[in-house]
Amino acid sequence: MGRTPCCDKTKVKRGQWSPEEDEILKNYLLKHGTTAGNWITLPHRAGLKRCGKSCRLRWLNYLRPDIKLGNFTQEEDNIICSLYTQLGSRWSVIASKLPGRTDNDVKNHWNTKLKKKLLATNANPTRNFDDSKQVFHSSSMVPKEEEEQAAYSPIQFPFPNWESAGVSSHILNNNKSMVQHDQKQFPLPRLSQDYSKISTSREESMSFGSSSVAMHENVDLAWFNTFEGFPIDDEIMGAGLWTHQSVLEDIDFPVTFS
DNA sequence: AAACACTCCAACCGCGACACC
DNA sequence: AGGTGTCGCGGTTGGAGTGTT
Repeated sequence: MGRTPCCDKTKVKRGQWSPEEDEILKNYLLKHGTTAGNWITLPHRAGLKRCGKSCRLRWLNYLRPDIKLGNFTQEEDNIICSLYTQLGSRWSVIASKLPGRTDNDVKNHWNTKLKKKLLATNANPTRNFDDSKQVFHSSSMVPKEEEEQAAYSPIQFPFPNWESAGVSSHILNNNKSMVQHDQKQFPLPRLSQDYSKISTSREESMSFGSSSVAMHENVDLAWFNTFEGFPIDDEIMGAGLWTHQSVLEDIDFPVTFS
């Protein structure tokens, strides 16, 4: 006894949607909306030989008017990496922070592009410091040959020097649980590595003068303050406590040394 | 030019959550 | 409380397109 299928697979069309089918579905939904009836009966009502789930997916991922097509921007990449660090593969939540992007879109982009970038970076963590400009980048383009050599390289937690940087233990513990959860699926994403690098480079950075040290501390505290006082799930799932801007304030390098 | 390898993304699938009866 | 129907999610796959040999 398996699960009852949502429709008779032998009587519905599958595979790529034709422009005609797109037109029928789009016209129907623009006229009647998505709330008049349910998705299961929609194909019949609209005159389509498709599974209701297929119609829903086609509408949500491709046809609805507010969809954003085209390449992901650097800003969007940063947000995805940051949220993946904290949430793991909760694509719908991540996508909700990117107007016009769908969970499928974000998931595909992660699997085909960002994951490889992060793997490459983890294999070579010093890659992202641009010595000529003394700038940290929040993500990097990695030459193909380096991507190919990339290997799994989990990061130790807690990062050295976090506690000495004045980070309270309960915040460290919160982050630890997030990182551990995440590493079941994937080695620690790059962004946290950047933060660890900033923290661990404290002594080294002294040579740049006191203002650079102050900047480092500000970056650390801005990052941890984001989490202090409320669990990440409440924060992300709650009533818009994270805005586009607040995410960027946390993650939007470059940080320039004085 | 052909064969093969690889990348990317649209679409499918199964499952858990939820609403309703 | 339990059964049923539907929705929404995340993992996976098929195949078109592109690159390489």
